[in-house]
Amino acid sequence: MVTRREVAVLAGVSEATVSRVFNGLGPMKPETRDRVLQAAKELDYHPNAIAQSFARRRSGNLGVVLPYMPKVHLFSAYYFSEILSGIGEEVKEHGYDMLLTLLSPDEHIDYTHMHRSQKVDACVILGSQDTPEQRESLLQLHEQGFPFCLVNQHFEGMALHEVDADHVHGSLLAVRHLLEEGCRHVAFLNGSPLYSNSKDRHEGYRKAMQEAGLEISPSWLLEGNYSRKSGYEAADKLWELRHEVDAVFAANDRMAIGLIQGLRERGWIAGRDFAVVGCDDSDAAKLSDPPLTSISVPFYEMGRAAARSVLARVTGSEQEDGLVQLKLPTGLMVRQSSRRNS
Amino acid sequence: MVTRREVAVLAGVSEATVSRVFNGLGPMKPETRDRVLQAAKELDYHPNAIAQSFARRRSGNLGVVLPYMPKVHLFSAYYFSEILSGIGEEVKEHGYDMLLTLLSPDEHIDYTHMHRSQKVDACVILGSQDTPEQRESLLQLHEQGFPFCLVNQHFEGMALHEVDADHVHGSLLAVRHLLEEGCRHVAFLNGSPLYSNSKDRHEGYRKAMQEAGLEISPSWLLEGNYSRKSGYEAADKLWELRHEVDAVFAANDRMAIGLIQGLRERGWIAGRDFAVVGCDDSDAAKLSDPPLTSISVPFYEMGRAAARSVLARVTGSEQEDGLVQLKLPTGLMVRQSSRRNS
DNA sequence: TTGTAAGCGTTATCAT
DNA sequence: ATGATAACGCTTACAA
Repeated sequence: MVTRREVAVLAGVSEATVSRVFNGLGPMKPETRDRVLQAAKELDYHPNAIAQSFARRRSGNLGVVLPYMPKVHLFSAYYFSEILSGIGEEVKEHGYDMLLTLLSPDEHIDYTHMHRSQKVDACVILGSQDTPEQRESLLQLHEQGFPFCLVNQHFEGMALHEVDADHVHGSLLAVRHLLEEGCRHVAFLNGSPLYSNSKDRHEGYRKAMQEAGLEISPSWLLEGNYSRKSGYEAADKLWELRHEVDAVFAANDRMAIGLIQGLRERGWIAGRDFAVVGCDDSDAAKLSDPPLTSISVPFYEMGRAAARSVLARVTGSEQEDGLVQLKLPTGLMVRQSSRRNS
Repeated sequence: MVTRREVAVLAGVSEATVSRVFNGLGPMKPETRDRVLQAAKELDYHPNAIAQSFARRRSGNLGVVLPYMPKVHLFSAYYFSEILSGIGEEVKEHGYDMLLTLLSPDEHIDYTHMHRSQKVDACVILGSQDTPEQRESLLQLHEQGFPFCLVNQHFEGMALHEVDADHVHGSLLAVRHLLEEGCRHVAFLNGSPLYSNSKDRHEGYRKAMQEAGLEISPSWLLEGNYSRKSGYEAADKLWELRHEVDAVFAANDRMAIGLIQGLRERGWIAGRDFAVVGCDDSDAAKLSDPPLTSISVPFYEMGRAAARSVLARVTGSEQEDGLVQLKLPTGLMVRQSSRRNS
């Protein structure tokens, strides 16, 4: 590989000058600059990124931590795809690279390792859950002063940087919409409360029912694990409630679709016999039959915002704005599953 | 940050000894070893990965190149998610990290940059297309001796490392299955011929029809761009062929589903009035109505195999086995869309 | 405007 | 079994 030294020799300048040219630093004769560039071109020189990182004491990498997901292969969810794309777009603009870390099932979550090894300058954490173990890990990371940002997860009582979506409001919209469609008995298929967004949705659901002066029967509160299968299984329970329930709000599209499939097998058709709203407005919502009304969440923008905030702190490109706790707006995409014709 | 030096001082040994302990090199007194480990623990020392990379002249990173996809946010396809997961799993076992590169729309494809900058030791390239420009880029990469592996793409006439799936056979299975279901007039909704797998599927389709002694009408050959929308649009053309066609083989699930949706709007129901088989056996196939019969492709394993082959060359952990050109087996997942009851 | 030289934190090769 | 020491290719004061 061609090094700076060879370029310096060919251009008849010092190595430092070559560096200056490549970093656009200090004043310099255009002529020298050209000679260096010419020499570099001739030799096909490219600065060694690792050596640069080493000298700058900065890796130029943004870590992206992905949770372990059993069974389901890791990225299979729309959710992660969108967030990753957003992060990717943002890092590119900062001249950074994305270093992916897939968490293992067992390995006791040690967020601090990548920090310690200094292979990343900061990181964005996806899919974290609110467990004592993870709280502990994150607290450590934070105390060590390592810049990181959580996406789509909030830890109550901890002042961590995070980019979330307004799931409370989204759910409020969803349930209000169902009520406007004439439903009165709305069941709720939620996900694990280890995710703050599950709790947020629950709150939105409650609010909407409350403002309409409607009672919620405890039996209407179901829990799945965000998989299609869990939605399919929830159909059992919903079938038993068929005489007292006329709508379902599900915490993601996949569960909503599983539920629709399960109930269809019993002749109960979404968008006709009962209304359904899902969450995420993922691809699946458009593929489903009937097309699924869903809460849209700006995952792509969330990824971008998280990367931006964390890189700003690292590169000092923007002033420190203290704690970043964004909550991006959610919306409602109405399709046919939320109708009720019977 | 704690450096090796401080550990050496505290342990009362030389810096070299600290390195030896951490790299498990050479013979050494257990006692010295313990003293070093103890000191490291006390100081919470972790080797600086960048410095290691620099000294070893090896980044420890595997580059993963993702194509630019207009409109559709990058990872939104099942396809990439699976492959990425496979690569991720494999690199972890080699102590490597994944460095993601998202190609920009315009930037004239320069695969060689990441190589030149030496930020990755090798790479896996996803979603490449067979254009003169890309052939040129890849040829350059190859001539420079940079280790890389293509996934799910074959360049005829070029001896490049690649991990592909047996799309010809998969398509053969698909069409044979349709014929066994009693279909005789099978249309084919293919993707762009810039992807070798499109051409492979075409071949499998031809073979199957040929071995059954069936003619293929040129009007049955449709082309989409792998999006649901393009499948939906193809429904127009298929509708016109409704009296001469009784089945469709689509080159991916999303197009198949779009097609099914488009035809349903005209009252032509998949799995009843005509049969459909898709490709990829993605999540969408299970979400669709009716559930979609599809060709399964081991994307996860393909990612793994590609990463493995390329890392083997880098780390010398396995003997050089010359040109790696794998073709992993595909299968048929029968669901309800391929029935024909009318 | 350009050159000199001191790091950066390791690895790896010699000695001892 | 352990210690010196020369790389590694760059950034960045400081000097000139």
